Amino acid sequence: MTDSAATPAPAPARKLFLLDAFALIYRAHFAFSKNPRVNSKGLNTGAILGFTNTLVEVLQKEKPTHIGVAFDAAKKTFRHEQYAEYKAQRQAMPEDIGLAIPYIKQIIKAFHIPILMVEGFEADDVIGTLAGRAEQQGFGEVYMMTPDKDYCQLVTNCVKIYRPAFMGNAAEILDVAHVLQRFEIERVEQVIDILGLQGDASDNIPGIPGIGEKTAKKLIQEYGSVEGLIANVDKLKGKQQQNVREFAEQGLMSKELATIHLNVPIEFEADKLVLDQPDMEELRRLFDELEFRQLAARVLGDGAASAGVTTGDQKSKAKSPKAAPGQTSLFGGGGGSGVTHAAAAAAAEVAAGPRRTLEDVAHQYHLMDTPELRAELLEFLLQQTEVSFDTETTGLDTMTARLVGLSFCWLPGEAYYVPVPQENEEAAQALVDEFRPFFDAKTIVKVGQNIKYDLTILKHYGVEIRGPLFDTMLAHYLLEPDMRHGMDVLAETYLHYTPVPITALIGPKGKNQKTMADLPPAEVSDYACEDADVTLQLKHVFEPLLKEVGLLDLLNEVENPLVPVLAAIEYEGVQIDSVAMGEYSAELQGYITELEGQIYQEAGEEFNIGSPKQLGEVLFDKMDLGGKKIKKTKTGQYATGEEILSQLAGDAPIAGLILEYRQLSKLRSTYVEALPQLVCELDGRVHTSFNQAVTATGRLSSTNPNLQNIPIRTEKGREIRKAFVPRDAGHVLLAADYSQVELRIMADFAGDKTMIEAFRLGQDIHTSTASKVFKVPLSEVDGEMRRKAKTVNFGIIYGISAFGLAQRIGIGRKEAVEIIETYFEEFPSVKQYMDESINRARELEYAETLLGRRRYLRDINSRNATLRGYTERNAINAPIQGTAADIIKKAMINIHEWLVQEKLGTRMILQVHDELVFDAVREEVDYITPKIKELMATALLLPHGVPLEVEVGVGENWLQAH
DNA sequence: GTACTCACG
DNA sequence: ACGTACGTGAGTACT
Repeated sequence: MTDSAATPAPAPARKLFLLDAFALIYRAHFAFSKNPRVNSKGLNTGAILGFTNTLVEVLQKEKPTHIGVAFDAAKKTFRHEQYAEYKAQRQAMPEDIGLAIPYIKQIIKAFHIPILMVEGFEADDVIGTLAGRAEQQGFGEVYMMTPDKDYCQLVTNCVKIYRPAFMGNAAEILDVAHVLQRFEIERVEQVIDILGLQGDASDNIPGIPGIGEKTAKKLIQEYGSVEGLIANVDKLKGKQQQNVREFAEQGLMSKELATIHLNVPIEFEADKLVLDQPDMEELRRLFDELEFRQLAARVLGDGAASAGVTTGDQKSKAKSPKAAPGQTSLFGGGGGSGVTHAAAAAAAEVAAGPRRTLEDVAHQYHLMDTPELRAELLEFLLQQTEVSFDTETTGLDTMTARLVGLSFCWLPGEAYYVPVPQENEEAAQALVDEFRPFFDAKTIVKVGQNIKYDLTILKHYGVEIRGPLFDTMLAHYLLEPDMRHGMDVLAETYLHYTPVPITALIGPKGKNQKTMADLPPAEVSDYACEDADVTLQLKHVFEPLLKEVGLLDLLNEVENPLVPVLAAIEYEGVQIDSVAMGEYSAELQGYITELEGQIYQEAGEEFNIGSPKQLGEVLFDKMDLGGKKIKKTKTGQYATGEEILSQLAGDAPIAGLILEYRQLSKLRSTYVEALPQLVCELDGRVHTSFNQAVTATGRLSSTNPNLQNIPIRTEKGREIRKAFVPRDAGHVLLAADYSQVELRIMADFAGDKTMIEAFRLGQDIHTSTASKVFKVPLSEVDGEMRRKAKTVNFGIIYGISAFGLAQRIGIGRKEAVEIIETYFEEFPSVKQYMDESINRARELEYAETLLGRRRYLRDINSRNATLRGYTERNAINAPIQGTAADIIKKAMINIHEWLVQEKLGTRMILQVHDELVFDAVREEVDYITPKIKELMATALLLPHGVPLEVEVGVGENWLQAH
């Protein structure tokens, strides 16, 4: 009767919320792990923001009368005394979380919410105990706020689990019925039996081997409890009976560990948990420091957001008629009522809430489905300087997808959708042709998200887009190269907006998934318009950000212009000689079968050689090979990789046979069998896709199929390249390779006189290195020395370590140390350059290429030595590998442009990091060879003037072209 | 879906 | 005291 005595109206029902802090913090942290939020001081604020959002949301939506936040005690708990291994599996708390905790505690204190913590107990025990006592004291509603399923055992008619809204899922309240249904049990207490049987990997609760979720449910239904199961162990069969017998003790202990204890020594004092007014000043200070502008606006309601919100937010806010009024607060501006103003909440939701959607935001999306409307649209389009557009199609495979609609946007919040007739090809073509003037307009910047896709689709309708492109996916790739760049996450992160998921239209993945063509245009319209709208808004956010960090030129001069080049390469495809592939497949299969027989004979039994598990057992258990050098993988299996088997091959013939078997199976399944299946029915060629936004360094990658890893290093592998052929007798394949680009880049960046001189003189760089490192005249360098020097040279680029070098050359570690020392004595500026690279990265927390491409190295100052070492090697490698990528990208753009301008028939068909492959018209070869060399060699000039060299080969197939 | 192995630069 | 060369993609086995 403390909190409501003064109120004349009947006392509101008492409603208690108990939060499990660590569980919520961990969840928030990992929710942001794909796209971490970092403030300007470099603090990762994901966990803090996520936790605070959850807290604010519950205060706002659920209006508790009482609330408390429970933390695990820092020290060991009674569970550790019961079971030493308890939570032993669990990794140390991530650094970011450790740093976040003090802030979270300050925020909780600023809200005037008590922190509950009892030495020797975990948060769940504390919460369980308090929840029980609250119920006894007549609280009608008690909510345990946690994502952790262990709490299910505590649920009663009054005590429920509140799982906060998460990743688009609404908040969920779990009551007794839910728990019984979820675990398929009759009484809530049986939750412990289920957990005890199945164990919990994350807490290192062992459970009983062989019993997972399904079996646990079945057994508890049958026998009621762990004890019941053990008593009836006779009724079980086979392995299961054996396991239950053998691990009965462990099962009982697991049950005990899973049990939340309700006798924690803590008083339940209701009046201490009463929800109070927060300390607004303190909250403001904290949110300021953390740079939580949206949250500040939402909680403090004082327009704090307007000062520093992102462009995107400004714009969408401006266009919303429901924008936040000036003086409103979640807490009623100190009036003491603690009641939320509905209008303020709604406004906050729209203006700054984390999950605005189509329904919250004012927009004008138009369906343009008559000739008149389309004509009007086109007229407007042609007056613009910048338009984002998007294509809707029947699928993701560019070769077979048909166009379903086009959407356009040039003002945020306002977009237009043009459905494409589906009756026949002619009608669709006619519609596309209507918009040809727009696609042709050289003055209009075309904005898109992954615009290569749209370019390719339109190519099938004979449209070649002209004018500058701006791809928001690539813009973000430059800003944050090692993150994901899908439109939905970008909208969430930068616009605080959740687009309609495509599955809302075409249904979940599966064989009954619809396509856009199955839906009436009116249903597609909003979705399509939204995509164009969001894309334009993202552009407006990214462009100033890129400018700020000096990446806009790289985007506009390299990445964006490369898009049509890649589209052309992919569209062109590569001719594959499927007949030759078929023959080779049979040949390989012959060898494989023979090897299989020999392996079984050696092993004395038949087994699946392709299964690392079975193979390991045969080699190391049955045959007892390897002696004391047996290695295990991190999951406890025997390691059977190439390194291991090669060592074994000396004394066990089976190891060599397996290596050969592996090699041939790989060749057959990954290349010889797979490639012919990917030949496109329409043109008989293979079309890879080059991904421009995957690698952390700026390289391209190739998928479906990957044509950047076609074998070349071994005799039998190389054979596969013979099946990569020109399109017809009038063509040949021409391959142009940069020779030693990465080493040249390193020599240049380091300004190393010795190495630069070697390159200038056109010497073999590995021989030259060998002569220095082994201190012999050039003429006395033998093959072995050259091989070692070559490995050293690669090692340098990768951020060498003695261990790694020793491993690779097969020498002792001491010898490796000596080689490295000599190397650095001979090439002192290389050593200096490497040190500088690391120091610079420590300062900036990123590394950059010649064109300013960045790779963020946020772990370079980590206290974790392994992680730091890895990041330091990246600091050395990223600028080198990335600059090589910059160079070949520039070359591709220039060559493509030249081929088009000269109206040549030769086509670029592949890029393999330092190599370009062309399907060349025979008669053009002599003309294009020197020009291609020149364009590649001069694509970018290195600062110290180290020349780039290009080797060109021509042949009737890819192998011959080398 | 993850682990392992191996193809390329 | 620790774990170790940089960057990718794909096929297979197994849970």
